[in-house]
Amino acid sequence: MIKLEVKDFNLEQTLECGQCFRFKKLDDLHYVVQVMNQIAEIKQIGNILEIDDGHDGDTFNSNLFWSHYFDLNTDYDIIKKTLSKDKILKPYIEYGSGIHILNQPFEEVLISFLMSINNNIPNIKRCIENYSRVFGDLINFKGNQYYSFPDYPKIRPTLEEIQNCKLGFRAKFIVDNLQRLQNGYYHNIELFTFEQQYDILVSAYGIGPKVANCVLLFGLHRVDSFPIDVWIKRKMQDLYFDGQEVSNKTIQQFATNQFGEFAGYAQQYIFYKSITK
DNA sequence: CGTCAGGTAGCCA
DNA sequence: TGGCTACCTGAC
Repeated sequence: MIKLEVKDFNLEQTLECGQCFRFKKLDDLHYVVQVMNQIAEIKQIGNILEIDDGHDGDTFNSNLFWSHYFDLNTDYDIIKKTLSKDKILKPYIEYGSGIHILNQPFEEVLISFLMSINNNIPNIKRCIENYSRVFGDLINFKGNQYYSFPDYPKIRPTLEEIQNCKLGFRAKFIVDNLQRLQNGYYHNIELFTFEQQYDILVSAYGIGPKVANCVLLFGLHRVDSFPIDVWIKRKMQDLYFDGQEVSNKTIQQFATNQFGEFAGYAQQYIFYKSITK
């Protein structure tokens, strides 16, 4: 068990703001969180994060891993102060003031958000569970059984096997992108520019503007990307366009101008309040 | 039953 | 570009 000191951080907000799917609430402020083959029971007491990931006695650097995952070394005070100059956004920042943008593994984000296409959150979670149960490794943790997120070099599922995970029409997208992961299509993607990364993503089968921006924001930590889904579209229209119907392109350009390098954070603040209130 | 859910591909003008 | 529709699946 390790303890990490946190600032401008709220575990519940960070997990529930829609950026990740593999967590389960045990009780108030007490969660089980999974990342690839890692699992931890985590609870926040004030500004202390208590993390039990079962690594006592081995060489795994829990401190480094979870500090990075929860993005604890970024100064969110500056981000919030800068974005709060926008008075329309300010109440959204206050409402989700403990949100951090996680540093999630690329492949987990890629596959998870392909599963999110025209889907709802409970079913997205179920899709990921099915996929992990079929292709992942069994993990015994604190008396319960879990499954790791499948590691792409190790698995080469067929379309039929993927379809057994109840992924519906998304199965063909998953198969195609698993092949891309295996054949090096995404190799070193983290080294490219934002525009290059975007082009690589939207050129892949099943990835459009929304999923590409989610992968950029959550899987490549491009915090200037601004994914537009139906919720964000409605909310942006209400907040900044007098309720008028405008195109995604218009919203995209507006977000870049208005929020700049912090557009991704703005998106999360708006999204979190929109889905919880 | 129909509709809808954190979109995208395919097709058409 | 922009508009349209089908799409797996599960929940109302």
